[in-house]
Amino acid sequence: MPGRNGTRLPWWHGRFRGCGYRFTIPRQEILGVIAKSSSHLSAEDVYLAVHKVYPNIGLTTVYRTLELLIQMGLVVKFDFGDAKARYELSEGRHHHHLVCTNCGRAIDYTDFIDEEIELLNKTQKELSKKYNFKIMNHIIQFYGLCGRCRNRN
Amino acid sequence: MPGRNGTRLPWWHGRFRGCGYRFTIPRQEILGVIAKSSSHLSAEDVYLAVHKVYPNIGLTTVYRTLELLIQMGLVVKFDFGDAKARYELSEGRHHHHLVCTNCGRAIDYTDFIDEEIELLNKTQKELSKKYNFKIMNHIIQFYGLCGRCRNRN
DNA sequence: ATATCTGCAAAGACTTTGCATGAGA
DNA sequence: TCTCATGCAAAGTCTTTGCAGATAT
Repeated sequence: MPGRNGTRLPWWHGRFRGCGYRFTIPRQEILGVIAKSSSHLSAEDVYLAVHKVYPNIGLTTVYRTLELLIQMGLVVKFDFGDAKARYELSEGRHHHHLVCTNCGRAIDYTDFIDEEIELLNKTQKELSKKYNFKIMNHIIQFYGLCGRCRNRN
Repeated sequence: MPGRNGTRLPWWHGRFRGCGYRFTIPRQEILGVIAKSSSHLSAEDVYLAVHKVYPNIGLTTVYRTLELLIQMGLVVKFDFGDAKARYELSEGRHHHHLVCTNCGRAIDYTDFIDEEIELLNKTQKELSKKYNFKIMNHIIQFYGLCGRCRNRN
């Protein structure tokens, strides 16, 4: 995460234009909010955050923009099992999530990621062959109680 | 999956009674449908299947019963990323899923499960310590195109 | 100038809740 | 008998769609 948004603005702009899209204020703000946040935001989280700086924003635009960003490969969508999708910038290193089933927060982790990737590659290769399945993606998620929620019980 | 439902009926009955619940016809049929099915059923799938043999069934009862079965540990709930939950009998060996992003079908796989479990245990141990996180559960899922959908494109 | 974007309102998909009726032990 | 379970209808939550007006280039 080098520098502030300012640094990435021209890059983003170029990326949009390159795909034939306009780089509008709402889109800029939505991307900015996701980039700035360290946590995994729901569509409503994004909406509320953008709303502070650009009150005209509509929830519809947030959903549409998020979908666009996913298609452009700038954002990844996650499901933490609580019925609402979470969004995260797709730059940064490969990682997985530790999800608290009590408060819904998620922690990124990268421990053992190399071993994990090795195993995944092996599995992937085998499964592709065995089931004639073209694997595009994977998720690994641990569910449990985070430290905070653990103490409250 | 040994034998037919008949074999498990008394066992299920006892399990319900032991938890202080009644083993009603709807509950019996819902459990039977899930046990009989080799695939991963949505609430509506269960509803439709039960409806054939017990037309009075209501979708509400299906949802409530599924929730109950999960609490009793007889059923596990999955999310394949398509906004509707899937349910599966929790007996049987540990496995993960290969999910087709086109048709939504899922394949169970158990390949490399031992290596996987070893890695998961290690990761789990480390993460519990590092983040003071009490891990209860995990999921691993591969997403891609199944053989059938692959040929159609 | 004009095709794309936006926001509102309404609709859609899945799931949950309230409540009077019905059924198991 | 008497509590627990059921089904209907209505409400709730998250997300998508239709459309007229606004905007970037």
